Amino acid sequence: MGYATEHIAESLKVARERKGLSQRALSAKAGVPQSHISKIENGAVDLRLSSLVELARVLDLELTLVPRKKLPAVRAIIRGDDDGHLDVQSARKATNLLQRLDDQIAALPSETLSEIVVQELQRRARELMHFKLSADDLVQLQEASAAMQEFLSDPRNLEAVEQAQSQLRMLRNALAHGAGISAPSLPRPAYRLDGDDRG
Amino acid sequence: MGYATEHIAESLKVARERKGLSQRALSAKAGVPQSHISKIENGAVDLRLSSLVELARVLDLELTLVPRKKLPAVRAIIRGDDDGHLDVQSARKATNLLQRLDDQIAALPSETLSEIVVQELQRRARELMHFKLSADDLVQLQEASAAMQEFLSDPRNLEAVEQAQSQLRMLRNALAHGAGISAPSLPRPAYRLDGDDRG
DNA sequence: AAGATTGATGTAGATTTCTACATCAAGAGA
DNA sequence: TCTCTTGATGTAGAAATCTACATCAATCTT
Repeated sequence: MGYATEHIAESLKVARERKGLSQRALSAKAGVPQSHISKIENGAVDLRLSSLVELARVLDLELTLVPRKKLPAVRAIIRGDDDGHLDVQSARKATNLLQRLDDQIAALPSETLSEIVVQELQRRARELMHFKLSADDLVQLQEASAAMQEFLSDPRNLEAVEQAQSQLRMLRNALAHGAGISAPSLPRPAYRLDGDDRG
Repeated sequence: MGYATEHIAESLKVARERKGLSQRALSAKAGVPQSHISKIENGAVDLRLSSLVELARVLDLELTLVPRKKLPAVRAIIRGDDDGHLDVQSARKATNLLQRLDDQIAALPSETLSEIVVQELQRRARELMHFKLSADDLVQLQEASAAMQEFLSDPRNLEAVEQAQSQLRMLRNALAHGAGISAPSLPRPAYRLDGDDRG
């Protein structure tokens, strides 16, 4: 149900499919009933940590708690295949930018802005930490941050917030839809790890 | 019980202490009973994913599944073996933050707050100026400053002051006790920005 | 010395996972 | 068509989390 737990469940499913295992095959290896695996992958259950770790172990995955600040860099490594250090630079920039954005959002005056809007902004900013960002994406982030700063120095300027909001939303959509629309320099990894052909 | 789950529990505990939160403070933020947090940190329970994610969220941590092959690289990032220049920035930020905190304390309304509390806050804030702060410590300062600002805009919100107070106190204790909790291998950067160690 | 705070531990009860087992619709392949 | 595999769904019951509440020893603060 949770937004964060969905991500975990999806990762498990992707990892399983990537290893060419059926739910029953994984069931045999992990000692977890197939029916339960199905429910887990569909987010129908709030599984226990031991179950999650056991499944992850079989799938050669390690469960780790990573500081939000360093999430973009970590994801760059996880998603990165051979490019590696080249993209780490932009990933570091993105880290700083997203962190600053998060700070700016946290500093938004609650008197002139509804709580819902703030939460929505925060959610979007943190959601973007999950993506691997290209240099082109960085520009948009910078613009969004600049707009946010503009509003912070002049709380009457509601247009600035809306612009930042729109920018974050469209960036997210672009990233969520096609893996690399704005990253022509990094065409495609040698292999795929996205198995999102179904809901 | 499991070996992998112990690591998670320990990470939660470290992160909580690093943020200067007591189990009860974390309990209030995450909506999880203090007794349960204690059991979780001691590995006495096999907690559910939702509980783990909820606690992690409050602690600015993100639960991620990382391929075992890339675990060393990820851990290197988490440990912060790569940042370096970031610490100069954070040091400057810390200076500004502490100054602002001092200003905020000076601006506290003396009608709704006892003089003793104000002095105590001021003492703590200035005491922190003697320490060399890491980037992670900055977050706490920001939160304390935010809480303080919250109280300034709404003097009825006494909880905000108490939170800031607790945050400053525990941050001081953490700094005075062990120099580096989460980064024992790299306690301090190789360079310092200003050599006035004496004070 | 007195008081406040922290973390650990326990009890009782509601809620939920988790297992074992069965079944079903959709799809692939012979 | 027949068969096999895949993933989704259901039931009944054992086991565990999780909450609310209380209490306790140790430590810090005044």
